[in-house]
Amino acid sequence: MRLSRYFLPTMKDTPRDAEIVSHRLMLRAGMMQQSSAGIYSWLPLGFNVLKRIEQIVREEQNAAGWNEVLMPTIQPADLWRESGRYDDYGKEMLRITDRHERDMLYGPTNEEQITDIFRTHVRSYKELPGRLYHIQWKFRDEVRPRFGVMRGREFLMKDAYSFDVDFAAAKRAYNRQFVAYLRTFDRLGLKAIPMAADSGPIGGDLSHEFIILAQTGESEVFCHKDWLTTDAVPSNVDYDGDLQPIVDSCLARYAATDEKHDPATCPVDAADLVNTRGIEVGHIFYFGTKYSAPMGAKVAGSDGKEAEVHMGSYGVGVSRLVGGIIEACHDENGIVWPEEVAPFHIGLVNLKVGDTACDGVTEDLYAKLGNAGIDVLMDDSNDRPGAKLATMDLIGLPWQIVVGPRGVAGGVVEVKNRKTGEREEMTPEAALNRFAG
RNA sequence: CGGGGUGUAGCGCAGCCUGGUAGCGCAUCUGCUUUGGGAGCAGAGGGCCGGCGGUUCGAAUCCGUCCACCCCGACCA
Repeated sequence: MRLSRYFLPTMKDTPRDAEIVSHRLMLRAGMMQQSSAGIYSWLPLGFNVLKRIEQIVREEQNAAGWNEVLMPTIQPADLWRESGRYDDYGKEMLRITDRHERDMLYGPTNEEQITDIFRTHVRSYKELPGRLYHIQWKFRDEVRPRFGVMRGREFLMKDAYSFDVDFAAAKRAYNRQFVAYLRTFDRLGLKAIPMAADSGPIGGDLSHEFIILAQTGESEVFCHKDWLTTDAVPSNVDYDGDLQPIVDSCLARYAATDEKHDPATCPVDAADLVNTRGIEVGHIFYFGTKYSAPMGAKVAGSDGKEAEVHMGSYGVGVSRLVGGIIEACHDENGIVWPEEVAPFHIGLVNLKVGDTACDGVTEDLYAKLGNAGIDVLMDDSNDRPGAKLATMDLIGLPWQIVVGPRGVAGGVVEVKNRKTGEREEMTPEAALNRFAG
């Protein structure tokens, strides 16, 4: 992509209303624009990142054995009356009346909708387990939206659901998602720690929040220091095998949010305990027959008797992750994207557009990197060198290739790693081989 | 929902107390010079000062009211 043809409205000044770093950087980097409180338009750079995150989440859900569907944003109130939540949900639910005076709502979540789909089509235990997910915009009319996309009213969420014949089978579904989440967040370049969460009226221990560590996070967390150095993520997972040992080994290491943490009963020595901050990016839980019972989602068992299915739901805040990743990955100059979610892999900077030698080297590299299938953003604008380099640092592409008259005269370009700041001079051919070799 | 704060050019801000026809920086446009970490000079364009009402000869400024947005707290399957 040529910068001259890319809509990238960056800002030098920080918009006054943006308080936390991810919000500031998203606005300054031209990723999004606020529409109203907690509601944003996604501009090309931000939308690019959002789609990449979504795709990684999707790939890992598919790998774990879930089928993707797409449910509507607008739902009929009657479904929610069945589950009893229409009256319980309160003002957080945006209620709408259509032209025929029918009560509708903008979905804050989809348990009712998915249960309706399941009960319509599934009759026998032989058709279980049921595993469906979608990635769709949600709306929750938060009392106080804040922190940009971190706590928006409209947000993109992956919500997966499982339907099983009994608790043991439901727990296997839960474990699949648990492991899928470890892998998903790892691919996103994040250290996500599962922490026991309030499981509500159902009870039991099958509810975990996945929290990424970031100094600017919303909640205070405590964990064993081993979490900082250990890579808990399994590779080559056999999702059909027994996942319990993976889950158990993960949970053997202490981690808790401040609500759950009690210094009096904490099993970790103070010297081994890390107190830091985190952002909730995923939440999984088992809730049994909470929806299948009132909504009549039953299947016939092997004994011929009908039984209500055991359900679980598993959420990932996709749009929140954009902000969460920035909170975890930035420095004083701007964003530092992890490679897997970076909107472009390389920023190719022509420091002196119009200079025949610089133009030649830059265009040649751009064409060859593009042919190699690498996403490159080429700065072919007439800005000053300082402005170009500052913009590249701001938008945080993992690599920069800087082509300037000084280097080109000596037959070299500069390759810079955004994260480490290391710069290396090499011939254009060597640079090409570095990335496309 | 309680408490606090802010609305003036695309962005960041001053002006308001003490009323007199709107200003600065950046950005934008034109020209020239410049080109390795957010350039310089010269010129130009862009605002019914959040809305409505009131006081006044006259309101960005004073009064009332509404709206929007931000921050703290409570809340957040």
